[in-house]
Amino acid sequence: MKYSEFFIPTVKDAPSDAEIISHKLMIKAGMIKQSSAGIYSWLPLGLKALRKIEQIVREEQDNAGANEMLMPTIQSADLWIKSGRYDDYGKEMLRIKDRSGREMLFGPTNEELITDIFQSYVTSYKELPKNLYHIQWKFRDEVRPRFGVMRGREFLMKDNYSFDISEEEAKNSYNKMFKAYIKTFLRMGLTPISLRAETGPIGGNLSHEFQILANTGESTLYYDKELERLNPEKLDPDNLQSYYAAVDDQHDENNCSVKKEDLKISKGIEVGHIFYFGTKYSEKLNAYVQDQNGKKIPVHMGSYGIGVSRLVGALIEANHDEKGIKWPKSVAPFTLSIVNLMPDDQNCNTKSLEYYSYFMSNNIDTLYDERICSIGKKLSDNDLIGTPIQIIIGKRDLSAGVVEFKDRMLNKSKKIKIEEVKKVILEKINS
RNA sequence: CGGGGAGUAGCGCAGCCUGGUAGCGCACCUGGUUUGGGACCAGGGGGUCGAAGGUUCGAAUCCUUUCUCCCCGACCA
Repeated sequence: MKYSEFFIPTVKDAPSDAEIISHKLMIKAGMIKQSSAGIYSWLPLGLKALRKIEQIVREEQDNAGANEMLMPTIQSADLWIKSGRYDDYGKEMLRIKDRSGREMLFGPTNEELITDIFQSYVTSYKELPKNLYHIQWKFRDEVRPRFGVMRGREFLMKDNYSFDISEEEAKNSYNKMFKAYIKTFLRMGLTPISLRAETGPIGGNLSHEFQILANTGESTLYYDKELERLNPEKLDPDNLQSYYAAVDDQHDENNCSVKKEDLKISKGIEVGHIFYFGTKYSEKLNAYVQDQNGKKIPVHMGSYGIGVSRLVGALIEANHDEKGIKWPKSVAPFTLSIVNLMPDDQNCNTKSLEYYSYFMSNNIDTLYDERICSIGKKLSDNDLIGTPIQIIIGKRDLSAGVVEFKDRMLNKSKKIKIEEVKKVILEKINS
């Protein structure tokens, strides 16, 4: 993508409305525009980041055997009345009426709908287990939306639902998702900490929340330092769940199973939550299957959420500096920026274009900055939008036979010989 | 929902106390000079001051109502 053809409205001063760093940076980098409280438009750059994150979530769901589908944003109130949550959900639920006066709502979650879909097709234990997910916009009319996309009213969430014949089988599904979650967050370059959690309004008796470490996080976490050294190849959920981890108001110094020297304290942001809630919804919404004896039993269910749009903010909270965003490679809107400092100079142009077409043909998501503007603006824009790998091409360097290579994450630059650029960059990207 | 704050040019702000018909920086447009970290000079365009009502000869400024947004708290993906 050529920078001049791409819509990235970066701004110097973030609106005074923005308070936390990720919100400020998302506005400064031209990723989002607020539409009303807690509701945002995703501009091209923001959407690219959102899509990359979404794709990693999707791949790990698919790897774990979940099936993607898509349920509507607008639901009929009927099912919610049946489950008893239509009244319980309170003012957080956005209720609307269609033209014929039917009670509708903008879905805040999908337990009711998915259970209804499931029960209308599945009648035998032979068809279990099943695990279905979708990545869809939700709406919760929060009392107080804040922190940009971290706590919006409208937000993109991956939610999935597992259906099993027994509690034991359901725990198996639960652990599969547990593992998938850890892998998902590790792939994004984050450090996930899993904590046993209250089950809240969703109900049930087993639940974990997943926080990622970020200095600016809202919660304070106390956990065994082993949790920071996870090997995605040998993840054992049962083992992992045995490690100590607690948020500050649940942490009890006198009753903490981990040795003092192994206890770490860090700030975290919640990005995922999983629940096993047994037969709560299957009983109310008639999701029964016949077991081997022909007896009808309610299916055991679990639900699993990842805040996809929140992750965009959380990733920035975890990866930024005074210049802007520092995207991990796996989720960066652009993997590589080619910054042509002198678009008027023929040598700079020729060399930049050569690299640009080379990396594009190698399927590297490349931003070619060929704008006619001051050098400072180019360099600071590319740092702001956080492209992890940048090559900076100027007249002076070219005549010395080199270009500048910048690692945004480490904030380190070095000169590379012109003839080695392609190889070095490809190696860096694939490392 | 309790407490606090803010709406003036695209963005950041001043002006309001003490009424006299709106200003600064950035951005934008034109011309020129620049060119390895948000460049410089000159010229230029852009605002019914959130909305409604009231007081007044006269309201961004004073009064009333209302809408929106933000922050702290309680609550949550």
